[in-house]
Amino acid sequence: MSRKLAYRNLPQLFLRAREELLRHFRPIITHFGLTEQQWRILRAISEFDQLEPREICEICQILSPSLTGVLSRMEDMGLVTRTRMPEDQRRLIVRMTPKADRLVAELGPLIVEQYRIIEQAFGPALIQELYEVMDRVIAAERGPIPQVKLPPAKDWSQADPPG
Amino acid sequence: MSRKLAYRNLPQLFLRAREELLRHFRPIITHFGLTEQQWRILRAISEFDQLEPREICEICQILSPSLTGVLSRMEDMGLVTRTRMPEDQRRLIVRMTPKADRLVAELGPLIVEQYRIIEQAFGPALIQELYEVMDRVIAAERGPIPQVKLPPAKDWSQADPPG
DNA sequence: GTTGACTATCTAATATGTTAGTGACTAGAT
DNA sequence: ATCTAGTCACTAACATATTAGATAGTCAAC
Repeated sequence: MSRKLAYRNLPQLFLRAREELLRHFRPIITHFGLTEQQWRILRAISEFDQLEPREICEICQILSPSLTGVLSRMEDMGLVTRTRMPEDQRRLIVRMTPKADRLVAELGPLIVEQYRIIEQAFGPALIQELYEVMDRVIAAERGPIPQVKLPPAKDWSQADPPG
Repeated sequence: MSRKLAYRNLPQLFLRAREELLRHFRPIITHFGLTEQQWRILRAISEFDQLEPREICEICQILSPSLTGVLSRMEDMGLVTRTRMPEDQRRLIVRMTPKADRLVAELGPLIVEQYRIIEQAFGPALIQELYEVMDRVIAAERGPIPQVKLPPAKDWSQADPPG
């Protein structure tokens, strides 16, 4: 018999809310042959003009190993260039190509317009309120959050031996 | 030259907020050898006692093709069983094994406790406010949201031919 | 000038996300 | 009985997520 857990699920709530919004943007992005992540990256670069991979990771919430592949594919598509920095050979500069500039010039306004439509549907007041709460959630300075003490490790991932 | 897009990014905000929270739960989940999705599924089943795959998809925000693999692995781990329904041979019933019950009995309370800690750190008032806004975002009944008109398709995914 | 701690990126292996399509099955209309 | 539309789970192919570790470069201390 499994007992119910008496708690709500905020991360899940965020996941659903995000999906509910993205649902209306995805058709635009895929129409141009981009993935969500590729658009996130183009948008970030177009805002900051040029970025290093670790900055893109931070801004776009993409882990470094994922980003490597995404950027590589975008380079193949002729959307970005990767240039190694002369003064620090470890680092890269990622820039958009003119072609990507044209893409953003076409795609961006559609996103803005769709955003406006959604805002009307949800009600501008709710959206405004949402921004305020979310900003406080993200930006609030708070001390390190303690972690619950974990019991000694036990391996649950192995199937019970038969018999 | 790329121009900045004058708009904020709500989906991104949700993504960050979710990550900010999940960061504190992930260690607990992985300590027991589970992935996030596996825990989401166990939690859902333990709440509803038994579920069909399409219900799990809905509740856990997992697409059907992903779920197939996840459930298959969980079956190998001895955490769930899949039984075909006699009256409708297309459908399945997914149940937790006793082993999974024991796992949830150990893991669940830790999640609850960690949640309490986080709530204290963020401030219960903020969390409360957040729930209210999020509920309104997700649950609000609103008509179909119109979709912006897309320009004729053009393939941006191919690299410019050299020369 | 070597060593050692650190950093940025990448590779490898596995799990999941996404889209399109398949095959078994059900139920309703003919 | 047959036909058809629709449903459910699955497969295939590719993109991304996640973890661990490898590689190469920087920099300060010695």
